Amino acid sequence: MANQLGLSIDRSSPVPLYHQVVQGIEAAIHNGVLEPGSRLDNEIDLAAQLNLSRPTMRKAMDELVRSGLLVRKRGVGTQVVSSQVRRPLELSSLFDDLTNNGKKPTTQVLSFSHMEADAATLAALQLPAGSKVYHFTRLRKVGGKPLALMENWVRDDIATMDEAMLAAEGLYAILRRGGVNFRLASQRIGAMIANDYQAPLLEAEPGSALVTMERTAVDDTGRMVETGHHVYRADSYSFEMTLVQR
Amino acid sequence: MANQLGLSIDRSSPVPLYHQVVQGIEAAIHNGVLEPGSRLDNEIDLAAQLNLSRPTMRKAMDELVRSGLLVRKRGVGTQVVSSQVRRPLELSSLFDDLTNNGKKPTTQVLSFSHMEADAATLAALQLPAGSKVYHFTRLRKVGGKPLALMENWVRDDIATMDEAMLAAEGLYAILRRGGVNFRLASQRIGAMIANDYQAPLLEAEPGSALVTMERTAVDDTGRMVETGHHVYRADSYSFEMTLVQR
DNA sequence: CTCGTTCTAATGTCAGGACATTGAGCCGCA
DNA sequence: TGCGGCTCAATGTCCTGACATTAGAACGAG
Repeated sequence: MANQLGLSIDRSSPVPLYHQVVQGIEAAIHNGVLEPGSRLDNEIDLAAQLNLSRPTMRKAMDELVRSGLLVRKRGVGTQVVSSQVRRPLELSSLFDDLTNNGKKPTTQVLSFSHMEADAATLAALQLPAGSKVYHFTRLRKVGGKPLALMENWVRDDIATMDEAMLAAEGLYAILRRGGVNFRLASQRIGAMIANDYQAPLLEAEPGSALVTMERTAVDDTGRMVETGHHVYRADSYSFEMTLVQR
Repeated sequence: MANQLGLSIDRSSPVPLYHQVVQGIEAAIHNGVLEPGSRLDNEIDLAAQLNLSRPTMRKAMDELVRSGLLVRKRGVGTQVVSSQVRRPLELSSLFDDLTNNGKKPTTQVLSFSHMEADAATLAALQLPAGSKVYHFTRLRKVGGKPLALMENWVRDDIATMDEAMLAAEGLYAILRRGGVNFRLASQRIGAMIANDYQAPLLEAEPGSALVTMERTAVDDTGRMVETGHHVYRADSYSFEMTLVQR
């Protein structure tokens, strides 16, 4: 591996070559092998160094440019962008985010029912009249401190669930195990004042600030899978994201 | 143009072929020629119909998949996703968003100075000690109603600006005219309670909810260009976005 | 009639080449 | 000395071809 990046490619791996390159360059950037602002060798040379074709190398670099780690300039070259880049907001659940950060969230199921959907839910999930959905509210705590109050509606023809499952793991984990491949979600983030119902549950003063989030998630077959209204304590939670110009 | 999409491509146009295809399919989806959930012809046929090679066709479809308009399933085919998809949160300014929606925002510059940056600003913009920045606060109204209170710090070695310019147009428009090509921005969205300074300016009650946003924007050379703290009236503004699973 | 196997069609990956376009620096000419 | 044109190197676009992998349908045997 006599190359600039100090990485080698395993052609027997089931991981696609271009993806190995993506991971390799990401690692090189985070390890400091590639410093922010430094120029990479040109595509042709890099491909030759790794015994890859230029399209493969280019596809890898495309992904990195899209994710904002690299910047290409025609006629000039490719540079590492000034780092400090966090990962873009991903399609995941709060539960996953917390466990990935080493936290140990607990979930308390406040209500749970399997019922016929009302008109608003039918519209949000684009379901035919008379469809049944799961409807539940959960309170999530971290370190014993309340963080989020979540109300969700989930179509019932994908996975079965009950209170015990929701108390033990995240909603998205349950759905994924039921075979759902999430593709996209539209969400809206805003703010509100804690009302008399929310405040005691979140152990906050009535009148304190809450972050609100409404989300509807779509799977790879185009089905609307779940929709929910969440509120978070503003002093404990905020949404961080990285926007990339296309 | 004997093809499924009812589009034809212009090989003499300076617009890349794959991009013409992207625009064509987007138009077909929005016009209803391609209905949500319908299957597209396979890549090979589509390419043949348009007299394109498969990689070119594929590159176009890649973009549409990334933006969430199409869904590919290996061994099966490609489908139009269930629409209802808004555009993902883009890297733009509030001013642009409002004017694009037909609104006529007005800006009132509350303070403006060109001064040496404090420690926090130096860190946020990664500037050397002693650098000077523009610092200003603006109040933005729509239809005479206050919407946002914005405080920004901008490095001064890119574009020159003054109060009059800021009152007349958006910050990003000024910077773009100065040659800045924005690449990415990291931002954090949260909530807070209006304090005694903010409430009268926004014509809101002290104690009402505000949406907060902190953003730092980076240009294509990796420079941190601007950073800002914004607050919005929660009853008038929220952040809408579409997340795409990678 | 049911279940497992095979087959097929579609996307996923990869190679190698050709030419266009752009930016920047070099060089010569006025 | 200044300025314009030229050259070169890099990315941008597009092509042809090949094989791998997968999901689903068709088919066969029990």
